[in-house]
Amino acid sequence: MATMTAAERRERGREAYDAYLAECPSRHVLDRIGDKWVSLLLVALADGPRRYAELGRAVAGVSQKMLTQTLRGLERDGLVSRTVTPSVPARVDYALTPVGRSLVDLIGVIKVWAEGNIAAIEAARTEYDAREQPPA
Amino acid sequence: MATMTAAERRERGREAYDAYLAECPSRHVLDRIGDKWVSLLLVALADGPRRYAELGRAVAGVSQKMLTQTLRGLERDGLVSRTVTPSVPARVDYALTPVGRSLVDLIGVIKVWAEGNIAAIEAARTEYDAREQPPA
DNA sequence: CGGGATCCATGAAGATACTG
DNA sequence: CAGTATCTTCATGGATCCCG
Repeated sequence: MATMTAAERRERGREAYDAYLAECPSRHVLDRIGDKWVSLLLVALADGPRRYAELGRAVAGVSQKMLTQTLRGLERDGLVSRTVTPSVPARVDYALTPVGRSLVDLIGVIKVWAEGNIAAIEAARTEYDAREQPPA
Repeated sequence: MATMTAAERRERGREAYDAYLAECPSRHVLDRIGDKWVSLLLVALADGPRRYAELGRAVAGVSQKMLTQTLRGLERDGLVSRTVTPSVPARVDYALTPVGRSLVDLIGVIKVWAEGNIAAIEAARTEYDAREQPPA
């Protein structure tokens, strides 16, 4: 059993950790905005309500599946609202909710930080790569 | 060829998109902080320098591979510094760089937003789930 | 102690086809 | 128009073994 101790300990740690993470608000938010399409969709909605197909074109490159899936997730979290107008060709509009709009603001803050520090980051990256792999 | 148009258009869009994303500073930052271990490691380092094994224990649940990999990425981006002390049992200390510290601050901002809005989000989520799946 | 290298399972993203 | 359902592919994380 002694040889299992290390693995066991890690698993114990992971369990406790998962539980901890599950109730960590930051985690949820981080997971959301870390999603490739969430931020893009959110800023696409920043200008105003958009229809399903409009979002598909605005984000260009997203598959129907991911578009729907992401939208559903955002709707579930109360970040966007979904309004169905049962006309002949059904019409569905998506819009930011107040909370969603405030999240867009937060993304704006992140964007500002990113633009202010990207130069330093890329410089560090270039230097790092140059140091580790001098010749061919 | 007419039947390929849709797929082609999407692929064209995706190519242009990837190029666009590649030079979008926000994307890099979002990808970084979206990483499960990055934020955890960063806050673990907020209190001061830590050794490799200390970080492993502090974050509890991370595998050696991810710990090393994440640390390397952060080092490459100039967010953490790596100091090797070639004593008998080698000693390696990791610490936040100024840029890294400022990123921790940004994470702090995100945390504040998260804690301020998690209630609304969870409420929306509960309501959504209740609406879509009333009985069993 | 602090990793590097390798193999493998899993889950997410994408393409495709079909429906109300 | 606005999805849903299914299949396949592929990247990511994790476990393990080994080395300086």
